[in-house]
Amino acid sequence: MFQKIPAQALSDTVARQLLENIDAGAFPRGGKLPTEAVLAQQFGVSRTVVREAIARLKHEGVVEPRQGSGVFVTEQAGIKPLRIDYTEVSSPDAVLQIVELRRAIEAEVAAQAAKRRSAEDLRAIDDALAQIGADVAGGGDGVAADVAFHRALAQATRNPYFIKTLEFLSQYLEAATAVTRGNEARYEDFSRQVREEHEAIVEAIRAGDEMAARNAAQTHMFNAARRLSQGQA
Amino acid sequence: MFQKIPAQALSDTVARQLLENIDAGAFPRGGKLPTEAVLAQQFGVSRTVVREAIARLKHEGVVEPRQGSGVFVTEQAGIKPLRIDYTEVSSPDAVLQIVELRRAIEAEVAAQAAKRRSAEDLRAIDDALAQIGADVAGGGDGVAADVAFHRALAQATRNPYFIKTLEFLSQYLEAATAVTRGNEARYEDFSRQVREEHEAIVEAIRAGDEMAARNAAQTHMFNAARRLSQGQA
DNA sequence: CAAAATAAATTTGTATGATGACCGGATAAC
DNA sequence: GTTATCCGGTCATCATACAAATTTATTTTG
Repeated sequence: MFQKIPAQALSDTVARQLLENIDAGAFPRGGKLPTEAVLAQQFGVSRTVVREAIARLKHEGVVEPRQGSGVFVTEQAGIKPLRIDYTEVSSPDAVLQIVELRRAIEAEVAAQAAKRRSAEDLRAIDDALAQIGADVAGGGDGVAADVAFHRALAQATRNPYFIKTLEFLSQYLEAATAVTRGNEARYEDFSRQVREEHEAIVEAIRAGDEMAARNAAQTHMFNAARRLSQGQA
Repeated sequence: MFQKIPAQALSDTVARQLLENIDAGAFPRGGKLPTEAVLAQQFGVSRTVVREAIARLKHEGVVEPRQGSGVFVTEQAGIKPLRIDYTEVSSPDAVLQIVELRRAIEAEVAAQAAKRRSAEDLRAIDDALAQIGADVAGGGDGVAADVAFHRALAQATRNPYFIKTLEFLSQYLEAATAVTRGNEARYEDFSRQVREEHEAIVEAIRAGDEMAARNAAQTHMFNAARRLSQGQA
């Protein structure tokens, strides 16, 4: 059933083979894997290696070891998280592509925020916007406040996955954003333009104008991409 | 006496503490962690536990152990992948929220596809559309072909992150989609309506009409959400 | 002295055995 | 029949030992 291991990266190999067998349906969902001892014997490795492999699958959410009982295959065994290799993102092209993805989401966020925002949401958004101004006026770069602003928008949609996804994407964009904001030469212009774009979004949301909010957010992201290219050039 | 807290596994605790310390900057990027033996002593656990914790961090891409040398902190140590807990998604609300997120992306995908599609892309899209029809005519549910269709759209944008993200989201929607398609009573109506919506998207992309493509995709996703709710009711 | 070859020490990878904690079913006690 | 206890199986952790790879120190050699 299992093939012997070529002596290299043992735990990786075991984890991969186990995962393949699970995906192939060799072990039913909710079912129990062979015991560590049996797997170790079948793979021809020590229990240590098997345990490390299982620990990885556990962290991936594929299996769930229960002390005293056994190792069980979880129901969502196939689900894989979304990860982007950090090295890719050093390329300017990749950054722009990620901005493009973010634009799609920010536009929908603005539209849904316009539709669903409560008075409280609106107050939080206004506060965040004011904070950006305060930070920039105080000599800061306003990056943190900018993030908080967009987070407030996402919060108003009542959809937690918007927040999660945007936070995920901003991991890759933070460095790039810092570069842009650090461009001292055009800083004043940028700052004013960014503020106007932000205000346009907020006004549309305040008015509950879905379409206008979507357009304002798209414009903002489009310009953000342009600013990024210029800042990095 | 009182309820015992389900004692968290030691390796989990160690992994969490290590990650916190790395994020806090206690160990510089590219630097070396203390040896397994030292960590074991400092944490007051066995080397086995430390090794499992490190194995997890390694799989997360936070550290990179090198035999004979030590365990090094990788550059992208702060990056966290996007993962959605499968248990959340069992809730109908969560499914609709994910569809909402997908709608944002599909709309932008359609728009960018309209702008950038090559003749070859267009052919692939047409083929995928035809395949759906063939599958449904042959008695299949067409789910796989539907996925391929949307993938072909994403391919035409030349943006790999659209593809990645949609594939990630569809992991959570596949089960729900199957439920919808399995609704035999309304199957014929749904099938016709879905086909018309697909064709509207393709026609807009063929014409290179960005706005029309965006609207068609939004409509398609909006209706998909409605079909989902009805199918699950 | 300098450089290369060799040896030693360090560190991770793997193997092995033992013990404790926990679960599930079987058995015994009432 | 119900409850309590025991027992085998299993994972979690520990301790130790050795192998493999790397780094550092030492010796040899020209």
